[in-house]
Amino acid sequence: MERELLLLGILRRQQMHGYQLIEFIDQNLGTCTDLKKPTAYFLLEKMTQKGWITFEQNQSGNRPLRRVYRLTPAGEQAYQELLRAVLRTYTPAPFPADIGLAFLDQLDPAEARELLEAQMKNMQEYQEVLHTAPAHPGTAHWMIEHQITHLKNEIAWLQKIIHRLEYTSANSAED
Amino acid sequence: MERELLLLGILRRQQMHGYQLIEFIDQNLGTCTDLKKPTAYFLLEKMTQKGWITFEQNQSGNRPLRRVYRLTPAGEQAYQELLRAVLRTYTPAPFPADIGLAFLDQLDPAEARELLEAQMKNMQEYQEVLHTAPAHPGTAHWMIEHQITHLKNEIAWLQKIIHRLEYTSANSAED
DNA sequence: GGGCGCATGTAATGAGTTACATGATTGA
DNA sequence: TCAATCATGTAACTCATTACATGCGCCC
Repeated sequence: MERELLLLGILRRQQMHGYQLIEFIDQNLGTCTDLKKPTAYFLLEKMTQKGWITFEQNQSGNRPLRRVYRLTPAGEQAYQELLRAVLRTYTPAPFPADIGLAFLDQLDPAEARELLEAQMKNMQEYQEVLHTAPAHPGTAHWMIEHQITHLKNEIAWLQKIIHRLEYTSANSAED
Repeated sequence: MERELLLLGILRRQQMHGYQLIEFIDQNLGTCTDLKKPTAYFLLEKMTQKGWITFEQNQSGNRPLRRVYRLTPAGEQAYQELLRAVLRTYTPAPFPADIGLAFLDQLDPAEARELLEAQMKNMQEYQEVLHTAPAHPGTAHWMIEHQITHLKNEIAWLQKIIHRLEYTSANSAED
């Protein structure tokens, strides 16, 4: 649903062909979404069938035909509705690593600590990627800012957990 | 992957039959995962085929047969590996609403604000659900604490955005 | 005796991914 | 001439969900 919104929102601002669209998302929003090539083409096809977008064939030089997509009135309406639906809704974020947390007490505290520090390193690497993301016009930049804020909070949380682990470890002889 | 870990981790502590397992997850971890009945049965079947778990038939009264599952040595090893893999890995969380954020400037600021406040209300309701979650033994409770912390941060973020929107709105005449 | 709870599933569907297919052009 | 890029897709697969199917026991 939000993927369709993304495509519609971009096409609404500027008509594009599929390849261009995918490249644009990859370069500009790659840190916030991961829309794979076949998924994008599939969604474009689906939205064409739903009558939300149309395309004109277009050729530059002797290159393969391009399908340049733009919104239909129905697509515009779908965009308006999807946008509101997405903004109204809160979707709890899944944290796969939390299931690991639940069983953390089954591990030797030293090893648990090593593992969590490895996870933290991954977070920090991702943090650097986020900070090198290109600037965006308008509120699009808020998306990246959200990611950055979130990641900072996650790192703080992990540090807290690691700290607790040390405390637990120090007391483990008494249990 | 983390769903398999969850099932293995629970069965490792105490052998159970499917229905019991599903009920347990629903009641105790319902706020952190949403493992549906058919998915659970499917995973139990799959892990049986992989040789990670076995079951014994068991009947209480004239009730339907129960399959009481427990880990095999291979399952124990899988558990150990999955646990470490999950703890080592950082998986960026997807935020569907962020795609809405990117197009927020396409809306009338007053409406944008209403929508975000609706989202906030959803968050606050979820927050209350989390606070009524039952206490958990060991580190399992950290999972819920993480959710609570995360949600608090998300609410703070949304408030910031709403505040910015007001500012933008006040200045919009100049743009 | 009628509905809810126990206990197990199957079937159909959908969303998304990976890997593969095609064929032309441009640059080293 | 050989690889990368442009531009489009298809096929097979995984994972999870919804809806449906079954049948007994227990309680009102």
